[in-house]
Amino acid sequence: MPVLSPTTSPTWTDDRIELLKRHFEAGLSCREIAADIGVSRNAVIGKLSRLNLTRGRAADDRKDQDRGFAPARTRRAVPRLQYEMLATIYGESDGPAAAGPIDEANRCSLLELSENRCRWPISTPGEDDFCFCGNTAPDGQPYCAGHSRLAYRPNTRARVMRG
DNA sequence: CCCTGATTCGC
DNA sequence: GCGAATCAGG
Repeated sequence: MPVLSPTTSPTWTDDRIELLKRHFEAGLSCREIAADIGVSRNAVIGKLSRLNLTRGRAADDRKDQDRGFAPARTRRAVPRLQYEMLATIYGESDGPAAAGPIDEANRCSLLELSENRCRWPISTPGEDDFCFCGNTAPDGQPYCAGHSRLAYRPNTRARVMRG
């Protein structure tokens, strides 16, 4: 007999499902599993639910949801989020160090602040030791270089995934 | 706000 | 059965 005739795309084949289960049991998040297998997160979750492999909930109550709506639910392709995310992670060309020379030696009180002094608050307003960073701040910036990086968060979520 | 998990429902 | 859309919680 011949081998087989995959006329259609081999969606969830055995090895895929095994990978799915393996990664799931390994504790990987659905997003990671999806990325590894090459499908969408929802596909993974959907399959897991179908296999009754939900990690937390027990497929129970959940209130009533949408019902009776159909604007245009056909192909919207949303693997973009993943790619953007991956691109962000892999394209992270950020200075590993030397980005925040934060000295506490220059701290000053509110009254001592001037235009070129970092206004980063130290401690809690009202407390005895409440003061400001006081470091030299670049012109136009309210904070020094180090605190500016903290204040303006390009990506606070710089999580490190093993890879 | 963003991310993750789970459910519902159209295809 | 599959997965996009959607909701719900953290």
